[in-house]
Amino acid sequence: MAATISQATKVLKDNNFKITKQRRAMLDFLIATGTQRYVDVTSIDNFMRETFPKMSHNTIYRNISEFAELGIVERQVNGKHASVKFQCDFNHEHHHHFICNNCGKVIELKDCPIGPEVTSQLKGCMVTGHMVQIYGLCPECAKQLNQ
Amino acid sequence: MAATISQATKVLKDNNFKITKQRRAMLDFLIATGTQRYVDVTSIDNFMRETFPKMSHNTIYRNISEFAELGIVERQVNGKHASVKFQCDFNHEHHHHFICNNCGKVIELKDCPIGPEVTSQLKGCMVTGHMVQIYGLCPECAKQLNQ
DNA sequence: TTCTAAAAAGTAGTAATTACGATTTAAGAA
DNA sequence: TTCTTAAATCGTAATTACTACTTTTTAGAA
Repeated sequence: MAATISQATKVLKDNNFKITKQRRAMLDFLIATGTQRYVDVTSIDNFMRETFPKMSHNTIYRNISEFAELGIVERQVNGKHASVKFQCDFNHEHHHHFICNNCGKVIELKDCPIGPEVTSQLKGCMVTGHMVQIYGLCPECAKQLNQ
Repeated sequence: MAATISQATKVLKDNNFKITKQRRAMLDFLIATGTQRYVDVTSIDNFMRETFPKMSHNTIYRNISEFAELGIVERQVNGKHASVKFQCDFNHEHHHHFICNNCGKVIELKDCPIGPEVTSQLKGCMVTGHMVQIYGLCPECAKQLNQ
């Protein structure tokens, strides 16, 4: 826990961003709630404005965007709700997620299923990236909802 | 072309939806522009209101939703823009897409890369679905941008 | 041609997000 | 520690995408 917040503030400092109390509170919130699941942006907005009633939306959304640019959080759009998740690793290792439809928990996939056997179908195309997500129920929710 | 519009209107009729001139115009637009690429919802809204200046947003968005429910169009959220694409096939066969980052062209993948060898990584999870998208440059754009 | 349920128009409202000038503050230098 | 200044935040308002609701129109059946 201490490691992750110092890791995140280091990224900010290294890129000449200032460590404000608002940013620190946002990181605390994201680490507490968003290391293992996606948190939607509006609930970050709500939380921050409870903590700092005078905080403007602008600041919150700007910080989220900056965190995303720096790789501190990962963005996602699910249906029509934008959400972010604190980065599990700051190395930006290529990986994909399983996402629980019930509780939002995220599990990383070990292997990436997109290899040459897939991209070779695309004759003449220049493949630059891909996205994979698997949905379902995590073990806890599966157990709970099936009994 | 004629086949696709009659196919779409048949779906509407079979489900007791009326063929209004607004819906027909929307289908025309979608077939003209959206059979091979995703078109964002706001540009459908803009187009429709140029064609029918009195048309209300409500009607446009409702029709898009109904078309999506009926499988006439396929929805997607890309970054922060909602978009739809006229269905290539009305059989709802499971498939994924390659999407060109330059022109937006869509190419269907023949094979789905998500099989048991992937989902078996997720011990205890109940897998209910997945999404796969591959990004890059289509053959035309790749050629054009590399010379 | 008439009838009626469904669709569209018209008007307004809401939620999420962004814009921008004024003010405050973090953090390095003196 | 105080000063300085660029960066960040505040405060207010605007914008964008989308939805609600009531009235009017219309497609399609009888």
